[in-house]
Amino acid sequence: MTMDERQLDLVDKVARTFRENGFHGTTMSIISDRTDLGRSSIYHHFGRGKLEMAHRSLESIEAIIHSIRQTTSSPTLSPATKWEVVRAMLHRHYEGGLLGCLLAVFAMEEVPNELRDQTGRLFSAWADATAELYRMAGCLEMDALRYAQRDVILIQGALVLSRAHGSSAPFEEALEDISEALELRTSQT
Amino acid sequence: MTMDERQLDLVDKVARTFRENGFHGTTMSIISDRTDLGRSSIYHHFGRGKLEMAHRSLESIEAIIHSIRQTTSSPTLSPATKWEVVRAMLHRHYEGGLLGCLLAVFAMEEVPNELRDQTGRLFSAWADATAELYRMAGCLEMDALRYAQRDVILIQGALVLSRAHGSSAPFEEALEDISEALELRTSQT
DNA sequence: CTCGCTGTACCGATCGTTCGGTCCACACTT
DNA sequence: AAGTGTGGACCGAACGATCGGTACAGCGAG
Repeated sequence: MTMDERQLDLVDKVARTFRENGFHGTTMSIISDRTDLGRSSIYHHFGRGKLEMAHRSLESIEAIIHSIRQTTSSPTLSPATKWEVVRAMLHRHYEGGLLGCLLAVFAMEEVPNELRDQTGRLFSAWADATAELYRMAGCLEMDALRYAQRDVILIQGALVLSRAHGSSAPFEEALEDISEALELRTSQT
Repeated sequence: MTMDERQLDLVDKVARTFRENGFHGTTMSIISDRTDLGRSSIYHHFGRGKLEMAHRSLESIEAIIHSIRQTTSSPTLSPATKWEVVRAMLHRHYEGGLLGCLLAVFAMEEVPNELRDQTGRLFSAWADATAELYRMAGCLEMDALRYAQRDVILIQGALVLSRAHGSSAPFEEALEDISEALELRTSQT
């Protein structure tokens, strides 16, 4: 494993821990267990400690949003195909709805302002990347953003219920609902 | 203030603290500050400590769900009126979307199993209480439950985004969306 | 030998919790 | 009315454990 791969793997494990335990629920001991790193070794990889781990975790989410945008802004793919690609990404990222959302976790807890601001920006970026799909499908700018925000809300709400019930059903249904809504929204007359 | 009023006031303050800070983010020191009680005095009111505080907070949510059901199962009120009442209750409880949901907070974090189970049950009870509105409006049982679950999901997702952006807009819009959807769903032919 | 990385040992602070004890309103006795 | 007892409300101090974080010596690879 190269150095960069190691770094990515590390951030991935850290982000997963945050998503499962929340910010305050994530302790250095848990991180140490999950990464097979001594408690002090963690500080070699994340010099500023817990805050840097959270920051880097959010950056990995930023990367995902970026790849969503790349998909939605494709000039060749059809809206339906774009959504299928994005849907698959989301399904994989949230592991069928059984794994929580890092953004939601940080949004619901009281976290340092720097994290809170970054979380808000990423939510906006996510909605905007999704809106791009609707824009390119010919929707009005106003509608595109409204649809996208609705999609994000639906996904977040479904994730909460999936977590609460330990069942992937709400999340799966939400993805399906979005698929159906997409057909109506992008049906050109 | 009577003894019972004092207890209710105390639980209300505790529940609010959990909703703002999450389970692990809520410390006895914070509770002490919010309640103007010494750290040790807390144990006079909540003998089993943090876990009992969380439990009692969830019980206060159970009471709200109960009063939702009382509204939705009224034999005299119209569906639209019922929803206006429930909507006002929700708007008040979530303070325009700026205050998080206790159930969501406990669902997203890693909390003791006893809390997790209670949270899941309350989500089900909430959806079922809401479904009662659609049932009494003549919807099929299957549709009623689907509508209700969708409403809960929409509210939860909107709460996440409202918290993330520090704006009540997503929550207000979600409530309005539900109002509109209700008209379509309950329009008898 | 140097440098990237790791484990051991440790720090002060805070965690949730317990304990001994004070204050005071109220009831019962005399 | 005065004294005595009871119990609820509350507090400061302290507990063992764990928190996030640091210092440093050792180790293997280049």
